[in-house]
Amino acid sequence: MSIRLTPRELDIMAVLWRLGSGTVNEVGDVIEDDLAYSTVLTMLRTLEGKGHVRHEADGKAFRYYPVTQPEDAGSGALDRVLDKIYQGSRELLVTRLLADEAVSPEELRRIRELLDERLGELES
Amino acid sequence: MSIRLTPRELDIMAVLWRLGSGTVNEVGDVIEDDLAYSTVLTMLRTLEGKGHVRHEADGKAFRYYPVTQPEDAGSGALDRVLDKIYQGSRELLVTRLLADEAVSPEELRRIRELLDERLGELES
DNA sequence: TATTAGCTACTAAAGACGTAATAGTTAATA
DNA sequence: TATTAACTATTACGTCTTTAGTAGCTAATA
Repeated sequence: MSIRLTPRELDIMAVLWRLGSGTVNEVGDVIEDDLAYSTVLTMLRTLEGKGHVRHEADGKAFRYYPVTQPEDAGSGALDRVLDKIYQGSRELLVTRLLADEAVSPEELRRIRELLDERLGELES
Repeated sequence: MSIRLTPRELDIMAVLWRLGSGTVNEVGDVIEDDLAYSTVLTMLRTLEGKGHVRHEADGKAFRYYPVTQPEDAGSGALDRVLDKIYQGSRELLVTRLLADEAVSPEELRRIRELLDERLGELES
């Protein structure tokens, strides 16, 4: 079974992945919604219980570190989207992903290079 | 706010998207887990309450049709994955998506063509 | 030493989710 | 007409998710 994070858990993990680590207050500050300190703490403790984060003392406070990495959570989430919504079609998914106006030509080129590399490997 | 479906709701919508429509029994048959008839019915009614499906009579039974389409649910789900897990990097997401061994060269080529088209549009 | 600031631990609780039993309805059929 | 089969409607309920109040601890400080 692949790792499944609840929406709120994902919010918190995203902060930790971005910052590398965080205290309860640091995480709370970054999260968009105004959550009580104790709420964030509870979430982090829940995540710790599930083995997704760990903590160590940092002065008076605890500093939390991600244990589960984006890839771990990502492949599951992505597979699910791919499967259920795009019916397994990576093309369709990529199409939608790049349909967004905001994608820059540079980004598109870099992605194309990525593909070329991958194709080169396969042909050699 | 973008559309958010729970995992189970997504399972059911996926069936409806695939089949085009379905009765309670048809949906239940396709879903992997063995769910009681009444469970599937409840889910469909919930989805109807949220406006994601509608139904019409089909003989004795009701036939359910998707109202919410894959794109509607997809962009939200994909954006969320992109945002939270891949920190907004489409490259990173595509890399992971194509890292899978199972991706065929044909599929890769088709995706590259897609990119070329897109780039062509931008440059003209 | 008494107080305060800044934390963590504990406890509670509302609401969403998922599952299903059972009651009710309708149309075919024996 | 009485019975049965195939559905839908109603209702319940355990678990998970989220949120947060409050108690307790510790170190600085007035």
